[in-house]
Amino acid sequence: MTANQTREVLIALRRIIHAVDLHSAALTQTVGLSTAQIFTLQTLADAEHPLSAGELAMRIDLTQGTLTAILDRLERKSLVLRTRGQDDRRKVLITLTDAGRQVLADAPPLLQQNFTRAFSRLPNWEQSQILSSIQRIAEMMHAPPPPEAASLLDAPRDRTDTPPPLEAL
Amino acid sequence: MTANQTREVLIALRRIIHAVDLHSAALTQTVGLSTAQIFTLQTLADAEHPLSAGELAMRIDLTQGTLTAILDRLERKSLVLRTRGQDDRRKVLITLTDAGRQVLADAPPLLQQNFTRAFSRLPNWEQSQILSSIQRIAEMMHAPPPPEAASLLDAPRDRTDTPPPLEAL
DNA sequence: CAATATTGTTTTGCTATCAAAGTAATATTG
DNA sequence: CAATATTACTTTGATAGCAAAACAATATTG
Repeated sequence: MTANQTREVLIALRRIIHAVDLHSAALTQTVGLSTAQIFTLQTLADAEHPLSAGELAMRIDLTQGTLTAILDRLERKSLVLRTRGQDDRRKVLITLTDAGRQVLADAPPLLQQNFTRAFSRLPNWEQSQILSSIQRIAEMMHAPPPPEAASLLDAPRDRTDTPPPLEAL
Repeated sequence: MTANQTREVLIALRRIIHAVDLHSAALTQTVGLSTAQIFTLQTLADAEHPLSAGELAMRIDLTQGTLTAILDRLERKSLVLRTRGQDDRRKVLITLTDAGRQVLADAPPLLQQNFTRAFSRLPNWEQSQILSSIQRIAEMMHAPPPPEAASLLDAPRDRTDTPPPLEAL
């Protein structure tokens, strides 16, 4: 039964990823900027200090190679500026241009309005539960490689516990 | 606070998507097949009857154009066969080759073992809760365009309800 | 039955992603 | 201080994904 659940998780994830992609494509059509590009601008705007390319990549969870391409496009549109670091000239500091700030101010939400609306209507406890669930998934995926061994002794049993006391929520 | 939660959802989703991408890249390295390709093979294997390209695309939640490229690669590796439909020659029927079936039998799981292991160790109620949360997200994203109007009257209030009775779980 | 519409797939042009290799600048060490 | 290692970024070559246009075959209709 557990294997089945995992498969269902995968399917749900694929549907979500698909939806996010669709929205990104739609944004590209209407705004001329993709989700990744807007997210990049937003992260720059929120930063307390100018970010280097590598720092930025880490914050938005992308490899540097991927970010380079995104910056290329943002720079081509003059929304972002690349400057070599003064102290360390290997670094490339990224700053928002005024145009970038402007575009960002007008940018639509990064998740479909469908979702944003529906989600915002949920009672708070439910929002929290959903958020905590996907954060859980994210953690489990990024989890450190298993502490080796110990794999046979505590093999996954098909536990059928009862829910925890309410305090756990 | 709600807007904030939405942003956190987005961030968690991006981390998950990133992890899935990384795993797909790893699969490509080790097995020579990406997640999308394996998932395609699996869907073919599970089907009760030969699928047309369009039918397949729908089942794996992709556009036809995207699927065409995936099929190109699978066909190049002789894992899959394209045949024109006999009754309706517009259709392209996809069938697994023996090699395809073989490869599929040896294929590793489509989500990182980290995740699969961690998830399978969770108590059942927790697995269900997580699954239901992401299915919820998927639904909200695919939800039909809003029934128009009514947008000001039932604007999203920042409700602070208490959790529901346990029966709701 | 010929013109038009619909349906099914592929093609094209773009963005996003990754890994790995390449380049340039800084840091370390013998 | 010169050789080597490390760090920061870009380039390259794949795959995946979309929309829109092209193409090909079937269905409909006047």
